[in-house]
Amino acid sequence: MRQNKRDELVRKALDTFYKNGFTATGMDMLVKETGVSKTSMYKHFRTKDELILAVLRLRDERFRDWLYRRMDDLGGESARGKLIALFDALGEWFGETYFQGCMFIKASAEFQKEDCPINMQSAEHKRILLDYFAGLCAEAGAENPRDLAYQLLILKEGAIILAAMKHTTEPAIHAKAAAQVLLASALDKQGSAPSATAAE
Amino acid sequence: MRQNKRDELVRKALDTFYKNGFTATGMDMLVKETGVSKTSMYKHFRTKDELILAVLRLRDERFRDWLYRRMDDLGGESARGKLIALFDALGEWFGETYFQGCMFIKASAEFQKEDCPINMQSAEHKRILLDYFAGLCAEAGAENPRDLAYQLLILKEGAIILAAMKHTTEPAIHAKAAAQVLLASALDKQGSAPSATAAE
DNA sequence: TCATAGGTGTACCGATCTGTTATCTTTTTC
DNA sequence: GAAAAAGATAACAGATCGGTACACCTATGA
Repeated sequence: MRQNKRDELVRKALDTFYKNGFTATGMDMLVKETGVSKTSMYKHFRTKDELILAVLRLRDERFRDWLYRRMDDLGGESARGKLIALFDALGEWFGETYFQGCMFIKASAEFQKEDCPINMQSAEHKRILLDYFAGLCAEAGAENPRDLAYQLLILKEGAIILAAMKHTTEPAIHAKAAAQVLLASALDKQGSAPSATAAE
Repeated sequence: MRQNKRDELVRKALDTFYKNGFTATGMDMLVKETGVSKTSMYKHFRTKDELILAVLRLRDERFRDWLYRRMDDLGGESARGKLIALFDALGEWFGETYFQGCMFIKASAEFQKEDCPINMQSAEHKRILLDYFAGLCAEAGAENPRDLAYQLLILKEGAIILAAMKHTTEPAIHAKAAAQVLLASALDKQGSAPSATAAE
């Protein structure tokens, strides 16, 4: 039981920050919601910002673990299938009862200064995703894997924004349709019109 | 000088909220930054939330005025050209010295509850844009104008997110390239039917 | 000239903010 | 079983939160 209290704090703080926002959540509220005393909090983290950074690290770990697994499970063997499955996974996420948008977008919206560590860590999360997508795009045979990956990342972020704002899963479907067109255009090099009726 | 003080307050509050965030900006800070006394503020707006709603109304008006004009100016006569010009306009916006992301995304991130008026007004802004894009898509001859418009809206939102997070104009270029592919697929019908909706 | 409406300045309310401190209790470790 | 580490409790500091109360100023129009 050495580091457990610290981890428990971070886990529970994640939920509260997610639900309530970062600025709007005070340390006293965290005491109530997590059951961890303020003394302990400030023993593990010198400031609220440091706690937020730890929360974001946990969220990054959890989210990418989940996303990569869902892309593998839903996408079959091919890299292209996995990239399409990204949007099926998003649809699942959007449909969750307590879906609350992307924590990194929210963090970046509240701490937007370029040199702010919280914003930098949020940007880093997106950069890691971009690299991952780019790897799959290369595996799928794209000529410019990073450009294609960037387009897919844009679709993902845009879908998340609209899903969180309108509380609907619809954006996942539209983003998926767009992704199919982009992938067909980038990968099916044969002059003919891209067919998006490919089953998967 | 009848309503000027009220409008002046809203104009200046817009800048402060934009720079500082909504929750993190206190009424006392607004007194300092706007030069309007707190008494006057609470004479015009009963609560801080009402002031925020007024700020969002002004922002919606300003942003759409600007965007529609830039799409017209940069896009030429055709509806398709205007839709492409959307992303050139975004590039200009991203390149502004004090670009700070989309105010509605930030508002929605801080006030995310579905029934919160601030979130509802942010969603409404996006809905109006969607309608506008759909009109242009129909004019351009799309078979399913709303689906195509939704895809373009997703590209726009995703590009804004990444531009604000990474402080670069690059997303505008990638989003534009993607939009060109989507428009070509939907409008240049030669052979197979364009993909619009992915049924599941 | 005078009432009125919009504006300012300032002090104040109770609550909450981040962060600290001192004291007491529990748990771990040797 | 005792030292040491970790945690709980609670009060506190100084600032700020959203919002109110009250006295005063100033321009307008009848």
